[in-house]
Amino acid sequence: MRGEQYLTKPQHFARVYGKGGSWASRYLVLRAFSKGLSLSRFGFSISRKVGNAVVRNRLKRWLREIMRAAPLKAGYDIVFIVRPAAAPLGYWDIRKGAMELLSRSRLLRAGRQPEAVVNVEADGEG
RNA sequence: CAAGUAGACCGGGUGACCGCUCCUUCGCAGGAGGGAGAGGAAAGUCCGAACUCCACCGGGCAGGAUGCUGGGUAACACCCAGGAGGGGUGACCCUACGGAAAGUGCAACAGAAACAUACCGUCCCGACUGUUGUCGGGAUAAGGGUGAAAUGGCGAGGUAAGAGCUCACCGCGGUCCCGGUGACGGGACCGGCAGGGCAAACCCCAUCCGGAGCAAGACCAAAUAGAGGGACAUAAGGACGCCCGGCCUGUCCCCGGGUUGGUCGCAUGAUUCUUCCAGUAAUGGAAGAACAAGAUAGAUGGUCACCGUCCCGACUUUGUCGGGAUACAGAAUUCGGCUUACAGGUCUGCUUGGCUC
RNA sequence: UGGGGAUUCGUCUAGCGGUAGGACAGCAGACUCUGGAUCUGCAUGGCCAGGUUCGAAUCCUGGAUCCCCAG
Repeated sequence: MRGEQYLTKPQHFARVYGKGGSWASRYLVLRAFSKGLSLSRFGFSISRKVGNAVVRNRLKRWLREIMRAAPLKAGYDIVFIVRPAAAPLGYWDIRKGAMELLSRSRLLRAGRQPEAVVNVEADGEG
């Protein structure tokens, strides 16, 4: 994931929050907005209430890894907001929650079912 | 063996695949190969510095910091060694540890009194009374009681009763001598107790301190609109505040407009390791070797396999199998410290107690 | 990066070395046929750890949490 794939400016986040859709679970909130370009951009919003610097940085790395591996449709600005309840979870719980939100928002590419997402072992061995 | 005490250290390991950041080699380019990639606290931001800017220099006030002595250091509120006081059977530990015979203040309640004071008492004399006291005058600080604290302690002499009133020992103060760089220690003589606590109350004394901070600051590129308004030439400003002297300068405030890109600063440094020398030590010196993260919303992540440590359960023990756990915590200009957090573990010195030889 | 402030009962607050007070809320009683209102009484507290002092919410040191300001 390269630098141009990050959402950096506050205006970018404001546009996603203002115009995009919203899907939420107990641990994560997904905001997404189609801007019609070929490149997708990602942002991760993790409050200081979630935990200390180690916890927040780890969650951000996990989400970045999940986004790298996920079969996403192109051309979206996607923002993940982490809720404080997600702090004690492990990588696979976060991945399961994130993929569930992505499938609910229909951001995954056609031909892949949510069951395929849960079946992560096949992905790792390939 | 158990308990304790002081110090030093580790902070899971190996391999494979997919990713991230930087450096480097090759290539016109897409890209390919190679190398490096979090800590003992990176943390809190509590001190001290380096570095950079604020044209500049000096003096005073205010303010702040430190506070036994000697040493180390670029510097420090840090470190080492020592002294004194306190705690512990001991190894050892703790200490904001200058000044209360400069001044101002504070001490609730209790108590007679918390600065000069006699409540209960003790003793002497006189009067009245009549054998027990009352009243008046005086002496006294030994005893009681209050309190956190009561005007040196204890013993003997002494006395009407007492009292450093006198004496011995201890404490305190002073002078001299000796040892030590010094804090201080030891000894002799003298004084004869002269009120005590609090300075993390104000304060006094000694020493030190200009301010801001890498978003410091320098450069490149791009973009835009300064004939804007106000204050002041006996002025204003000169980077916390006030005053003074020199020196410098068209200076300050308000309103409006542009940029939110890149490069440097920025990784060779009070650096790290080894050996030797000086020093009780902190530390310093010399020689040799090494180069060891550098992001910019912020790189160190994911998966798999095997092993290590600890805990739990099952099986008949050595052991095997299954499950779980593996801390605190993430570099952001850089160093020296301090403080705080930390699963589990290793090593060394010493002390006390028990057992055995 | 630099600076400032706060923490006292369940909640909001006062007290600047000497028994921690008030309001609302809570509980009990009185009043009432019952409830409300009113009256009386009760219980409940110093963010944490050390230190100075005879004595600390107050003074000092270290830490924790929260809030605010400037660039």
